Amino acid sequence: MAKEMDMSITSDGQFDHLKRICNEAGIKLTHQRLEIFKEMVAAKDHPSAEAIHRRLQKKLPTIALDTVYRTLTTFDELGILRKLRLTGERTLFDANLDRHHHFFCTRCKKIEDVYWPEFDNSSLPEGIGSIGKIRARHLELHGLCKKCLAEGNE
Amino acid sequence: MAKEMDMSITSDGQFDHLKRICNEAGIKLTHQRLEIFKEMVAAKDHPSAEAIHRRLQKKLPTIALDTVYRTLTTFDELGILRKLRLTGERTLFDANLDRHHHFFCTRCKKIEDVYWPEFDNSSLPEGIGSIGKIRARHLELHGLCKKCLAEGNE
DNA sequence: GTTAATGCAAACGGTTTGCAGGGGT
DNA sequence: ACCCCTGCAAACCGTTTGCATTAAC
Repeated sequence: MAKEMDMSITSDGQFDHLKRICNEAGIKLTHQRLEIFKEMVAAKDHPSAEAIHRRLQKKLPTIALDTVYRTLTTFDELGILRKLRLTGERTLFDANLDRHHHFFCTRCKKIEDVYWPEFDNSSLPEGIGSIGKIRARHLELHGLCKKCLAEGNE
Repeated sequence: MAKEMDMSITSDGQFDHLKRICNEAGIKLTHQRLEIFKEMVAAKDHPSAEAIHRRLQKKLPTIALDTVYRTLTTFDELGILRKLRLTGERTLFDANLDRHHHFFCTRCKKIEDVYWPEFDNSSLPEGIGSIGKIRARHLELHGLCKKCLAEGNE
């Protein structure tokens, strides 16, 4: 019984976590917000708002796409995730807040996280001071992923 | 007279250049294409299609915005310029084909070119091979430009 | 009970497209 | 003369917004 209790608590961990965040921010913890939160935490990729909406169809068949947009934007403002307005196309969302960069497969459009702490900590070029003060750097690597390299000839 | 002839030839240099490009590509050299080309070569910033359209209003009051879009896309395909689908917002166009990166001022939205050959030629992190083959790298630096640093307090 | 969040639908802004007429070759 | 390119208008797609209803507090 103690064991089941533990499991219950564990599976409610995300609920408690989000509840705390919402309380601090003074916003309501709604069913939709919780499910979007869980979906984002579970996501191993970089989903668009539409993708999250699609994935929630089974659990929340009546959820509206604009609610997903609104919620993801709220989460971005709260610092729960990052709005990624990357190269072209739609806006993506990334629940991974660790410092990292992105690889884009030119063919299949897949996006992979790239960690490169040496680069993050390296100094910027000389002339940069004359431009301004850099607060963040984000690197985009473009090429062909392993899978596309194996499959295709282009 | 010889002098005027030289000047004439000189000022037609862009015309000749574009004419050659169009001939090779098998497309027509139209008035609109020439003016958009000249505007892009003259541009020291990273104009949007709308900006180019605006700048051409005096010279070509009847040019349509979609012609600018079509022409810039054509130029991008011909390699005359680069379509920059950068962080959020609209698509920008860059006639500077030298390898370079971009700095974004978070406040005034200004974009500056950043040259960093040492970085361009440096090797990528170890694990990158397991992801795929990198063909290009583009760095985005975000921060406050000199002007905004001086003006503001944020 | 009060207030904020949701769902719906319609607006929005940047970009693209279908079409007929006009200009370059 | 031929056909591509242009201008016009309307479609398009991702995203945002106004509003009445619903649910969280």
